[in-house]
Formats: sequence, structure tokens, C-alpha cells
Amino acid sequence: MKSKSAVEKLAALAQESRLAIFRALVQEGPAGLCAGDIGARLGVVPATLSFHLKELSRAGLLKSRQEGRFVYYAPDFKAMNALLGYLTENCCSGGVCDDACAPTAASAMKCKA
Amino acid sequence: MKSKSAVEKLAALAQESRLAIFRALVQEGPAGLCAGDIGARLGVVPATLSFHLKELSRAGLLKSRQEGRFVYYAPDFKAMNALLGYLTENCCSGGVCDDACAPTAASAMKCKA
DNA sequence: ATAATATTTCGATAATCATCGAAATATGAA
DNA sequence: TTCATATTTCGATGATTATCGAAATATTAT
Repeated sequence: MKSKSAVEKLAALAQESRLAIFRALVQEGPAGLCAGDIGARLGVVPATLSFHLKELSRAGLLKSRQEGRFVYYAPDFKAMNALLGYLTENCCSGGVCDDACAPTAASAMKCKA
Repeated sequence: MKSKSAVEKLAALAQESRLAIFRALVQEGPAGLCAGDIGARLGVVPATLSFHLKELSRAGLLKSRQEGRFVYYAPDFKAMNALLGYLTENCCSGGVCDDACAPTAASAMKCKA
């Protein structure tokens, strides 16, 4: 993961509506939700929603597919995992910390879709 | 983790210099680095560096301690792990995805310090 | 074709953020 | 105390971002 693209992903997530959108989609899974349902669920008007979905997509965090009149959005789990990995990369230089500290509970997307 | 504070943490990380600072500190471990060394390593002038360190601290991502004239900064690994957990929480609602998809490589801070 | 529904683009406005020189503050050394 | 070093605060400037009404585009149903 390039640093620039990591910053873009983090910036995309660093906004209340977009973070809520992303988390809802993570919980929804690979099937995703269509734009209208996301907007209804989170109370975001269409123009604003579209802007945010575009930001998340541009950052590479979402995949979308058209189904008739509807556009379905789902997380790009692979990209998200790459971001998480980038943030935690080489923690403590693999030194004393790896012995002194226990791993935390899983904090990666389980989904590879 | 409250959503507001997650947004604040993500916003703090969503800036090139700050992400570089944070990653350098993650790799350095709990002992941390003093401000001057961070600035020298990353090529950031003092005023700007101080601004960014304050942002990261305000967001709860860094701990600091004074040692003589020096101020040492280190990641708050616990807070960071909470953020990673929040992002991946309840992935795919614990449904089909948990069976269909394998966990990825560890992507959490190993350090609890 | 016409109408209805879903989504995106445009455009203007208001708000927030990054940078860094200069000055201020804090601590240790001579 | 006086000086040198480390870090932070102040203040001004330029740049980026969020919001959303109105209009445009796209797809399906009648």
C-alpha cells in the first residue's frame, strides 16, 4: 500500500457519515446495499450521499455494481485489510514487544470478497 | 469506542506527515521518540511538527512523557487497537462470510503498552 | 412514448485545516 | 545568572472539504 493511497483511505473514513456508511456496509457483507437503502438507513439526502459514496469509491474502499435502477455498494475487503496491515506494519520492529505483549483479538476483515 | 472519537482518530491519521509520524512511532515501540528526532527523521520543521503531534495526541493516538528537555512520544496501542476493532466490528454480521472467508494475516498492534 | 423512480452532477456557500516564521516557554548546562 | 537547546504557541495565509437544492442522467414500468 502506497502512503498516499493510505492517506486517501483514511481521509475517506474520517467523516461521520462516510464512516457510518462504511461500517454499515462492512456489517452487510459482500452483497452490499443500494444507495437508496443506505441513505434511508442513515438519513442522508441523495446529493450528499452520492458525494460520500464517490469519495469512498475514489479512495478504493468500496466496490459497486449496477442492478437495474439500483447501484449496490459493498466494501472492498481486500483493500481495507491492506490498510489495516499498513497501519500496524512492523510494530515495535518485531523486537521486545513481540515477547512482552500478547496479540489482541482479531481486528481484520474476515471477508476476502 | 464512540463514533466521534473514531472519526477524530481517523482524521488525525489522514494526513501524510501525521501518518508517517504515527507509523514511525509504531515501529519504534513503547519507548517512543523525542520530538526533535521525529522532526529530523521525517523532515518536518518544529512548528509544524508540534501542530501534528498535538493533533495526534488530542485524538488519543499518542502518549507523551517529558524527560528533561525532551518530550517523548509513543503510540497508545490500546486506543489504536480499539480503533481497528471498531472498523472491522461485526463484519458480515457474523453470517455466511465467516464460513466462506478465511481470516487475513494479523492486523492488530501486538503491543499493549 | 410517457411517467415514475434511482442516482449523479453542478454550483454556490460556509466551515475546517495545513504550513511555517517569529515569538514565547521550559529545561538543563556553564 | 546567563546561555544554549527543545518544544510549543501565535497569527496570518492559502488550500481543501462538507452540504444540499436544483437540474441532469439512467433505468424500468405502463
